[in-house]
Amino acid sequence: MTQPDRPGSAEPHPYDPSAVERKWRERWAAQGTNRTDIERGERPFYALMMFPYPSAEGLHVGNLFAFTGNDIFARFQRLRGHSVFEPIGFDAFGIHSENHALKLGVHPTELIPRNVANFTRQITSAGLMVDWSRAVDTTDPSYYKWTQWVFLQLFRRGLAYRKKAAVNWCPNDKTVLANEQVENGLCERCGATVEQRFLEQWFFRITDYAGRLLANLDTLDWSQTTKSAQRTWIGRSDGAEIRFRVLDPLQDAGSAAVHVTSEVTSGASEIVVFTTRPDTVFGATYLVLAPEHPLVDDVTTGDQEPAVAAYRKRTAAQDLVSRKTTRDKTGVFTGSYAVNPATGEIIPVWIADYVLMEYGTGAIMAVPGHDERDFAFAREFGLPIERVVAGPGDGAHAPLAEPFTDTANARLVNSERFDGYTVDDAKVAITAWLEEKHAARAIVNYRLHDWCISRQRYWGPPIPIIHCDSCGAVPVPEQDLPVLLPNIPDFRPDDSGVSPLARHEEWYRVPCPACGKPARRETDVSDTFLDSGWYFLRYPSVGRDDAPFDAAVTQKWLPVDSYIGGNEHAVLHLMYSRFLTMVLHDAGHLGFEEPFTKFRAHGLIIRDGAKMSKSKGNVVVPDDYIARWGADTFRTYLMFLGPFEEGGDFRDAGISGVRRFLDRVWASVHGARTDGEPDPDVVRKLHQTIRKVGDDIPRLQYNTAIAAMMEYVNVLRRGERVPHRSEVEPLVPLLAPFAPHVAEDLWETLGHATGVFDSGWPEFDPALAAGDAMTIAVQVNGKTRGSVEVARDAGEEVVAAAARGAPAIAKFLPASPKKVIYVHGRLVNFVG
RNA sequence: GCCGGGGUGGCGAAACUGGUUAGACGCGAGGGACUUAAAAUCCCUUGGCCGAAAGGCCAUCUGGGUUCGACUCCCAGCCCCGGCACCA
Repeated sequence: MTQPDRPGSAEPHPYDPSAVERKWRERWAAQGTNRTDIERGERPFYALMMFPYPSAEGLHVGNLFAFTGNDIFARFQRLRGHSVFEPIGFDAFGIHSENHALKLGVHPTELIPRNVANFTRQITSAGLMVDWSRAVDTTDPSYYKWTQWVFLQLFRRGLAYRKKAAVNWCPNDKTVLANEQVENGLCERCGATVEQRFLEQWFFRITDYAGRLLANLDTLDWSQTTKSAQRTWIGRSDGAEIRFRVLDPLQDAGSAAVHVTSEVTSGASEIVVFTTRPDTVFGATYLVLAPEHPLVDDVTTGDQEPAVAAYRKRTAAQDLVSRKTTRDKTGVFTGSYAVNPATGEIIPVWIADYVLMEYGTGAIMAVPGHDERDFAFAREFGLPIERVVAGPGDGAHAPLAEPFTDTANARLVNSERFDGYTVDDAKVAITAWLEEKHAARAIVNYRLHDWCISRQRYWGPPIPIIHCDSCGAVPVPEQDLPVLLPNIPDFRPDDSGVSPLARHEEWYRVPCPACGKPARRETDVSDTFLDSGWYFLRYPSVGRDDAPFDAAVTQKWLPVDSYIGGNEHAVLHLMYSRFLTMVLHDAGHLGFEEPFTKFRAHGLIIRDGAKMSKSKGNVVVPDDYIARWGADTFRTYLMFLGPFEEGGDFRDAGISGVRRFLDRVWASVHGARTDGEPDPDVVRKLHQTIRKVGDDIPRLQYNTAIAAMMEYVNVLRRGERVPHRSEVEPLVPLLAPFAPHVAEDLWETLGHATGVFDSGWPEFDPALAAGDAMTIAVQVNGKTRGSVEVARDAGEEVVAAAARGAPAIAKFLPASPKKVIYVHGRLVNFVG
């Protein structure tokens, strides 16, 4: 335990981080320093960081880097007089935890608390200003009760529905994966090749919100990279739906050059396609349906049936991802023809796997002249390729050796009355023209898909639905929540595609809440992203058992003022959180529809140029560093590595410099003198430093803030100088966000009774920072040749005269400069 | 391929809206002081080339351009990192 010695005492003891940090950890805990007064706190500021998944390996530097970045901003806001709320929790449900439990052969209910305890210890030792009284654990029934409640809100509003869908099935994890969890055909977490399966799944209708999710982005103060990732993911496309009449061979027989030899099986009368290029409709020479398209049976003629059936079977067996990555074109003619509504020409209808059922209408008009994919397909199958758009140099019949996809300076050709139109004009005009003929309508499509929340696994909140033969899917009444996850020993998933819960009749057999007849519980659990999609709403209201979040408290603390996290969650967690917030807003539960006013993505900490991973064996565990150097040094070092939003390469070299800096701050405070007056030059530097640090922290430019403090300490101690107490005192709160323990201790040493974080941010005096002289660079012909010192209020003439008079400059000066450029306070340039 | 971000000393990096001899701050390296010695600490030097020095020249991925002045702006290209990608 350190004994504060008075400033100026002859033999200051050296800085001992472990003693200082232990002392303040204990004192903060005992005094509740980090607890937030949720009800009465003034100027509330909610500083959120992405909560971790409590892995068995413990917290790694990547986590700590992010947390520290948030903690610094949070502590800074507190110093500026805000009541700051910096909560933490554990995202402990999900495949991650479950797989790990399976591997160790330990039940997750045993494993998770162990990991949480370890994380808690690590976070505490890192000195984060976390309010532990409001920690959240997604696996706690008092939390997932409300996760289930959120599901019910969506269900009520018709935003949760069940459908049988082709899904990505991971044969290794034995579960369904969201599209986002598949990377290049492989399972994002285990690397197994993903297969296609058809299962009944619960979906959230996030696509209903696509337009709002996109439009609101413009109003958010978020990292550009994150916003642009979301824009791409939502993928808005403006275009048109165009209807193509399908020829009825009986009616149209003999009417055209169609040789219909077979009977049609049914009366599919039209095919609707989606296109972003309605301007090219005159060049549509065939149609393609997705193999899964519901009209395929209707349009397939008898003689084509075997080929179509074989092709569809083949497609169905293929995994969803290799289908999307293979560029080779395959397909089969259905035997039917349709009429191009623009040209009146009769064109064939094909099926091909390059058309996807889940996008647009699952059908396209193929314009091989102006689309890469259609061109490749037409080449493969000998279908006609026509030019309807020409570049400035091309004639209307210039042959197409490759698709012409430029639209910038292009004009329409071979498109009757639309010839000569620009692409943009033609899009509008042709859509309007077809619209009149009831053959088209302008429409917006989104790439975003509905969110599949079903997981056929054990370790998640059961979806609160009861299936009844008479009543259908009945929501569990709110007063019956939570639907507890039963503690079953055989939680291992199997290949059946149903959840382990489905093996427990005693659990799933329940009476229907509506009619009382025997019914069965839904046995799927929900996606982890549902747990994390609303946790920020819960934090301020932790402890409330009668509501997910308290109205007044939520009103006061939300939306989140500052959210810091990794960009790997740019399109999943952040999109889902926004969506759920919008839904809860629409349902009248929230007064805002965007949860995070400001979001900043932190950079990645890499090691030896590579992302840290267990397989590479380059993971850095913070514990050893904290033990060796102290948490304050380690925190400050992590932030000194590089710009927070860019991350950096972790290496041991360099940490000693930060430690030396803290040693020198320690020595400066403990050795400060109180006699005499502070040095005005030092005081000027001090105020420049206060400004710099105060400007840099809100911009998360922590590395330069630290550099500024180091510079100041160099000035303080230059030439074995002994600093004055008043020069050193304001440095302590500046340092406090970065190195909170040592700052507290030094503050106490300086004789303060209250903690440093309740003492306010030092005041910055612009007059003191400026001083009364200024240095002006002197250039001749744009080349800097020296500088002159002049009074701060000197005008151009005075500066120019001083510059001319400076001996070092005279020899470069032309006899009579043609021009003199003066930039106030910066430079004077003589141009000869 | 498309959309972001980025290329500056031996290394991590600075440089406000084009303006103080580019490289702050830190690491590393070299030299010195203290010490019997080492560690720690403190002081000095440290982009490259030429030069005894004074000083000069060259340097922010490459090549052009705008400007009195460019790491910063414009055009063309190369490389690295991240996201998206048969989405019609």
